[in-house]
Amino acid sequence: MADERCCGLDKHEGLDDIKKEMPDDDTLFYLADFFKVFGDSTRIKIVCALFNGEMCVGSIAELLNLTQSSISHQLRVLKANRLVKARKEGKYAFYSLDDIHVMEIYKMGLEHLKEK
Amino acid sequence: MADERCCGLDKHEGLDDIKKEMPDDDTLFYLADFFKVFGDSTRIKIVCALFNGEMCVGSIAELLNLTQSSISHQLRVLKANRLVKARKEGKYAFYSLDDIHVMEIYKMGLEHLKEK
DNA sequence: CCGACATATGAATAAGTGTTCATGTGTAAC
DNA sequence: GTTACACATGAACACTTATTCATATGTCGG
Repeated sequence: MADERCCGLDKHEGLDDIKKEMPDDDTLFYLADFFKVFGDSTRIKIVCALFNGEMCVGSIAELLNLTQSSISHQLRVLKANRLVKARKEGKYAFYSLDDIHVMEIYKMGLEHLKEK
Repeated sequence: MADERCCGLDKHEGLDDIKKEMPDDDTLFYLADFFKVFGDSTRIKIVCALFNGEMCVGSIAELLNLTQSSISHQLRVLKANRLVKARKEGKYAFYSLDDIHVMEIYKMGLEHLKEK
């Protein structure tokens, strides 16, 4: 497990200082959970599709060529993490993006991919 | 599977148009893979720790109170996705962040969490 | 050369996750 | 009421993944 001191030469003496500047464990845990939502191609596709505005479940399924059940399950995850919001209209459920950051994060991810 | 038409009323007639504007499947697949890297608390912690500058493996392990093996495995993933880069100095390996987007994406994730 | 140290890596195990299938809930049309 | 439709949901299964343990590689000091 963690050594008492590494790299000799006091090179990393200030570990405690660094630790103090870091967010607490819970925050980083939730942050990882938040990014995990982006880490699935089906969910990313849904997010991408909703860039054009709200859409109902069936349309998303048709657009992405996936089953309604699969889309519904993933929309649940997206909603739980407040990436999308739902609006009910009769028997339809229209979903749309719920956060500005979502688009920004998405775009930055794409930029990262392009740079190479 | 996907119905021929949903939501009646031509409400989502332009599915093909939406599809044309979306990145191709491969891109979205890689994008999801990229975000998946952020979706682990150990890796997020490593990224967070490296905000203060380069660090060797042992120090990271000590800082995060995790095993050297675990850190090394995750650094491999981070490096493969070009989130960090490595610099060898004798028997030490110093890692540092490799992309500006990484910090931006990280910060936006935190902002999203705060807004609630 | 040899032992101590820093790091990398392969195999194995346990935990987490996405899709499918079947079914439940609720709404609209007849 | 009954049928058809849109969506939600639970269970099961296959698949992925993170950690641990053991070990390999490589460097430095003596």
